[in-house]
Amino acid sequence: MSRARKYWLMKSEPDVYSIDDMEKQGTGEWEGVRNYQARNFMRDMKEGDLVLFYHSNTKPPGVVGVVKVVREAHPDETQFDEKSPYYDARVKKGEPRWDVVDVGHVETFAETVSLETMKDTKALDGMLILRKGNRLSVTPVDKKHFKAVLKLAGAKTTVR
DNA sequence: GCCAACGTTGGC
DNA sequence: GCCAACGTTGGC
Repeated sequence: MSRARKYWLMKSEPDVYSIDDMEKQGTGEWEGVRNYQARNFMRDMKEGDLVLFYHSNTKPPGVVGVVKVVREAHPDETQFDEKSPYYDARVKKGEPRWDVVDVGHVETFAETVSLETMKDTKALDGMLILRKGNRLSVTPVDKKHFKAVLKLAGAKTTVR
């Protein structure tokens, strides 16, 4: 028995990995999460969960599309790879500390739903990403907030 | 480039 | 276990 679908938001710097990269790649591992709280959220993700793809450290920052979870959490191999920017020297072989989920591209929005717009949207009051000083790269999103972002985007993706 | 927020590290 | 120092994130 699978649980009800959950909704999430994941941040990426477009210089590192953008929604366009995601679209070209189709599916891929969400590498490089090195924060326990974010990792634990990823461990709660199930196949079919929907994720808002957020561009950070860019102009303007905001949600640029939708991806979905296609494989649940499993070890992030980059933690063992000395050549990777995500290498973690503290981690012992056979004792992975960090996970990835695999995600698949669903939709790239015609236009970014900017952080500024989101802040100005009453329907998004209380959304975690809008909290001052929020730095978490993976956060849960209320279904009502998820739907409100889709509406702002004029998205093709629909959620019942 | 600045700096607020906040997670992590390590000495004690 | 406390907490100061330090590092990172990310908007502006």
